[in-house]
Amino acid sequence: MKILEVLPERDKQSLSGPFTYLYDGKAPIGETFRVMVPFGHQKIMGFVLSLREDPRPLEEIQKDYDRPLRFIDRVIDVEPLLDKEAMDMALEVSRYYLSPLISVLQAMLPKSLSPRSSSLKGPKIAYEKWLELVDPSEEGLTDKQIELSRMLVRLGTFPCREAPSKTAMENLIKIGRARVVLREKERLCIPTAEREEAHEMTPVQRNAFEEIIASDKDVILLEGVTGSGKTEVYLRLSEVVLKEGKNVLMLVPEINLTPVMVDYFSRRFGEKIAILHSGLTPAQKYDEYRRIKNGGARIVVGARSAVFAPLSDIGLIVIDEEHTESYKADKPPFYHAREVAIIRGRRSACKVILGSATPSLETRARADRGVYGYSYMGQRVNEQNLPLTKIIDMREKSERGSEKHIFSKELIEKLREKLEKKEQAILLLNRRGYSSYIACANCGFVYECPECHTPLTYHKEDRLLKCHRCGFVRRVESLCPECGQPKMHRIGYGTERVMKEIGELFPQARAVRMDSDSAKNPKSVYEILSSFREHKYDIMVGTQMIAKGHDFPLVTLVGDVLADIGLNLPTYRAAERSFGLIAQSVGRSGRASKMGEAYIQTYSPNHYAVVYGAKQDYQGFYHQEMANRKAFQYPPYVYLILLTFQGKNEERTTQTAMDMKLALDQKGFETTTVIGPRVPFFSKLGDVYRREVLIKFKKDEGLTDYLSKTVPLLSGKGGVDIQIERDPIDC
DNA sequence: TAGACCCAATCC
DNA sequence: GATTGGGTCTAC
Repeated sequence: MKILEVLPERDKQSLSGPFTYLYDGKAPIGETFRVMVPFGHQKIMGFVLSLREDPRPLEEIQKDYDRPLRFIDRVIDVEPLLDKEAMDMALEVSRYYLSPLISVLQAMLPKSLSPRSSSLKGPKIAYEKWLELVDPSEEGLTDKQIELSRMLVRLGTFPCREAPSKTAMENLIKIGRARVVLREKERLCIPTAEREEAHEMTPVQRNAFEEIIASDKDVILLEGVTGSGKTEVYLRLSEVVLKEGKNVLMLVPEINLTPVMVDYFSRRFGEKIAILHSGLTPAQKYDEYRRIKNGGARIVVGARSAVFAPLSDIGLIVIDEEHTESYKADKPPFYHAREVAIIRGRRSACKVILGSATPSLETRARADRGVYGYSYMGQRVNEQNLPLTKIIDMREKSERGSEKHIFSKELIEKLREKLEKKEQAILLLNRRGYSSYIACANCGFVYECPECHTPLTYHKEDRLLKCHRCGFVRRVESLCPECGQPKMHRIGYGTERVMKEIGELFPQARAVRMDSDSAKNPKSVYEILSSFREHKYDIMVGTQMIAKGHDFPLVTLVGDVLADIGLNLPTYRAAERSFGLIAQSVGRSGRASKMGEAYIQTYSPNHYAVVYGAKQDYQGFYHQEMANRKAFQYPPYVYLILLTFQGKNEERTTQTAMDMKLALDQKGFETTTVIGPRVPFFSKLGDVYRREVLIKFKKDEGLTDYLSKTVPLLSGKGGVDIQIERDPIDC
């Protein structure tokens, strides 16, 4: 009889511990196999954590347990899903993030292999028929058959569908000169570029490269101003690692940036790269996952989830634009790819390079303290000057140009000038839709999302109100649903509105909008960006999507339409986000020979995030923001753990949160402060009330141990669920 | 008083 | 997360 310790597929703190099952079947089984198990009144998927053989009769075994053990229903896998290395990493990630191990495993594995019931419906391996040579003799063959036979001699094997003649092929098979074999078919087509020799590194690049090679630190921050050519350094480091026979994991912040990076690596190393990100279909992801696992790729490029790629012998991990918030998962286990990369780097004893022009404060502070190595690239490759920037105080009536107060006189004038000179402009506004919300001027009614209880954004394109959080959609009525008056007004504005204003001010200009509404998939993003680059448009209006990484040689003007958006959001990172967005967008201007200009419109012209952002002065911003973080005790001065309590009963939800806070206070951890219970930004989702407790700590004096023991016991009691998020970024 | 509806406990 | 069973509410 085998005794199995099984993790149930449910991602709940209260179900995070293993459940014990019995198995005495014939099918082979082992650690990291998936099994179907009876669970209460259901059949669910389970993951075998460990197992042991017990020779005693069932009745004897049963005596060791205080409830009757049940038999598993069936074994799903025929081989282990994970090797020891991967499993150990999953365990470490789960421990660090105080998150159920099952949720880490679910994040690591592609749909078809994931420990969840829905994986049974995931894609299977696709096969394709290939023709293989058995006997090269040409005796008695027709000319067509000889052609085919020689083709096989030359190529060894090729897909049957590529055979020039179907009948010749069938006959060759019939007489035993060739045969058909099934081969796995890959459903992702990755273009391999022509190999190109590397050009000389600039002195700045060479210096960074050498510093990193010589460094004795495992994690190194590579800080380089925009356009300093960090990618070349990544490539050179990869070259060294690949020559040593090791493999490279390259992470990029968004899916849209993978093709460019794949292209760089492919050209430099002339070999097939593997890609992993959430934009692939489940089938493509599955194929790539298996190819990497089988050693079919030495370089993996991907977004957040690629940090779990089943790549062995890793010699280098690069996180490009390490400050980017999309590296942080917004659902359990809430992992940050950068931190997982560091964990993984330590386990693989390889260097981890964190690249950025504007490092996250956490990273930069660690570099300052010598925890991480540090290398700085302060000069752009082609030695261009930084753009001329101007902050426009929109509080001044005299500055406002159009009646609607969206554009200042100066920005309108500049746009006109650029249009005349046939140069391009980018207008950034980090808000989608037409107006921020719709309110009744008579009674103050505002359309809200019934699910999230936040104002709905009006989209004129489809004349609908949309919730930007959950996607809820509804129609607009001309009369107020509350008081019946025809006084509904649109308040605030978004990218759609900017497009409309541009159309009115410059009817002759060709403008294009780029946000997640107008560019729904990576392909349309690419199309818009490349047609803009080819000057098929004069002006591009967009959200933060356009501020990142892209190079547009003809752009000489960037207008930040309203830099205040995001500045007052209720998160300790508001300033860092705003600074980054402003600095990045400014950096889009004047990338080629022409001098760039940037205009930043704001109602907070003296805010340090705006002032330093406009100057792209990271140093200045860093020092000021560090002072603030210290004063208000936020990272990197403390670590954060956010506990979210959710329940249908408001009182009990608050009570559970309060109990938790008191229990934590009672423990008397010296460097730990517990804030709350407080009402989160999304105070109620659907019919679920939410409360949160924020824990700040400098040293882990048993806090995480305590939480990982207590929360699973407490969670679910009284209908209140507890969620743990380590290193939250939205609070 | 049956059935609808809600809620919290349980899952090995 | 899904199911269940016990509690209460409700309509006849």
